[in-house]
Amino acid sequence: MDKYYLTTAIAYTSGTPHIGNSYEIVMADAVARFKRQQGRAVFFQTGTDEHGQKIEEKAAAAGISPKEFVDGVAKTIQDICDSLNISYDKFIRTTDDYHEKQVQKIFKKLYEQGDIYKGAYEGMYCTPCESFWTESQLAEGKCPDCGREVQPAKEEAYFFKMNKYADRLIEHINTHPEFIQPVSRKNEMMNNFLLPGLQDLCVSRTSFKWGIPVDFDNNHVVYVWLDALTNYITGVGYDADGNSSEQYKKLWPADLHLIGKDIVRFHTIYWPIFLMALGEPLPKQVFGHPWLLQGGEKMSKSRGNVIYAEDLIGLFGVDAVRYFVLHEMPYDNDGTITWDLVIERFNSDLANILGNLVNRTISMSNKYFGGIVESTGVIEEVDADLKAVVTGARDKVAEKMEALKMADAVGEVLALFRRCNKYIDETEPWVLAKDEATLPRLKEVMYNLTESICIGANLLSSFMPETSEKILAQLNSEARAFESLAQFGLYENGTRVTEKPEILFARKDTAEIMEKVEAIQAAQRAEYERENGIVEAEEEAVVDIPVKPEISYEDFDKLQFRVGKIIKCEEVPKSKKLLCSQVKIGSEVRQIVSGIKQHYSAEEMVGKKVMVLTNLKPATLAGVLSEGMLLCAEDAEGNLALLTPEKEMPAGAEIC
RNA sequence: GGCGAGAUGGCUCAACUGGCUAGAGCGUCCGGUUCAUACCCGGGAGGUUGCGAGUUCAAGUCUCGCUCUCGCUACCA
Repeated sequence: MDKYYLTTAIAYTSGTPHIGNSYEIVMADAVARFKRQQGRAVFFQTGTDEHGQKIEEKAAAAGISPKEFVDGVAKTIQDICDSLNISYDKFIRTTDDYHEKQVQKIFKKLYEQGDIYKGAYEGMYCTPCESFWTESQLAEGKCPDCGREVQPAKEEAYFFKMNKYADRLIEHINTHPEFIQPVSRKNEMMNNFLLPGLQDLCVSRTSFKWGIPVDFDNNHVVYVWLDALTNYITGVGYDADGNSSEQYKKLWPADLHLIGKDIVRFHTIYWPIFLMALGEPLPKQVFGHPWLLQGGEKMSKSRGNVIYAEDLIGLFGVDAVRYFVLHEMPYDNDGTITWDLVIERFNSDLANILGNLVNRTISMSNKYFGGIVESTGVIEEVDADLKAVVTGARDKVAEKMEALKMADAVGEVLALFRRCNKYIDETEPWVLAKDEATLPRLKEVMYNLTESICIGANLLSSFMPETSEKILAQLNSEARAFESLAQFGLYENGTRVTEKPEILFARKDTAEIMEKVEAIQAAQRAEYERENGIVEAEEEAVVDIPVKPEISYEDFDKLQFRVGKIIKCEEVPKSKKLLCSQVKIGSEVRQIVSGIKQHYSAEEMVGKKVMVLTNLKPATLAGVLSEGMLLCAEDAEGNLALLTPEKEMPAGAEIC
């Protein structure tokens, strides 16, 4: 049997993922189920990424060991998977012992063959991002990725020779257009990283302990990405010593890595290069899916607008949630999720078109024929189109699935059900029921409907497995082989359908749902406030940042701050963030460049008296000389406010 | 600033290598129907496909310029 190995990214266990993260696993599950239905020997792996400094710190804050911490989160994540009815074959955790062992072996192997070498890393380190930055890369002395504080750090470290494999990778990408999907992502990788030339990647850390130790050099732990990415091979039995399992030999290379667009870089540059170094073939395809955004905004707990899978499932049920994320997600642009949209989709597609169709059909069978469904062969012209649509659906769905166009695929199934509703209108069963002479025709109509719904339910099984089963159960039928889904008339003659059809999707009242949503959001904000130690009485927000090491008075005394008056200010050309100010300090005028264009216009800067660090070493920014630094306060959102003296003070006054 | 993607009726999105009066769904309006979860079916209105040129027998689709949005990336004293 033709194998199909697909994976999702493994979830980082630093917190509970929201529905935006859950999209990926639902999509992967739909693909896995569909391939299985098509007869492929599917292996579907997902899991959790459990190492790193961030987790070490979160655990410390919670007063438990890192392992205890990740055990808890991994459990939550696995529960979410299960509640979404995810049919994974393997749930790997990077703290699993076989994984850790292999990562050590892989590291050693790469070191021994010279791809990894020992060097030293010096620079500023951002803990949450686990990234080193050079001074010049910093954003106002902060991490350019997340904007948080960085600490100076120097470590002995191991580096991977990326460039050694760059040409081969470029060649591979160029000759395999399907490798990176969608194409816009491929362009980004080529233009921003590969073509300008890769830098050697630091693949070890000494600044924290919660990682897989480098076994021949105990001060070091393996870089999280090298640790995480290799899950795709260790999970199926890869062995760096050449004793890989039969399963590995059968499954690798993976057919599809399904990941978020934010980590395309790791999967299409670092990962292939690691594999090349190991002498293993590259995965066939990496698909960087877009995000699901809450009404165009990012989800955040403080706004109380995070939508969790759990809440959605509670309100609408698993399959409705699955349907929604699959239906609403476009191919390469970000999708939108709002409560209104979910309710609308639920009512119109699931309750009205699908649920009601099943319900009315079964009701009629019971009403007219005591639930017995029978083909009488009294065919009419209108039947042909129904049958054509129904039997043609399978291949249409398959085609869309092949291209990973989830929304279109699920749309094809819905189109089948729409066609059934139309068929009822065309044949008017209630009219046929009035005349004894047309009863055979009525039987045929009911049979056609039942059979159509059966095929539709079969095609639905990848997307909405529970609903698919429920429908088939109500029709007293069973799942069919994929091959026969393009064939009409396999519903067994004389079958009795259920007497009392259960409502599949009860219509939701918008006001009622929104009331519950309000409650959920209020609870979320309350939880956020509790977690962040915000007292209810305190209206004002506060900002907490990592505390820097204590300094001596002498250290402080080295700095000189003075009041400066901005007498002229203009935008720095070719720059998004920079303003260039002429600042009067005493009788001197200095030129200072600041990254505050997004917060202050050049005009409003003029005339302000501001706090200036005057003895900072001059530097050139975007080609413009800057002799000092304007001091600003920054809130959690990154908004800046210049510091000005609280009473009128002359330009040049010392701040001490 | 560099690179890339996108801009289509009120909303969410389609339209393969340029080819018939630019399509769906939702919403809206009108009509039909009653088996069913106030549901279903049909029909109408609604788009100079961001703006301006050009190539072509033919352009949403190709070329150039402009505006705006987004992504990646650089700069961020």
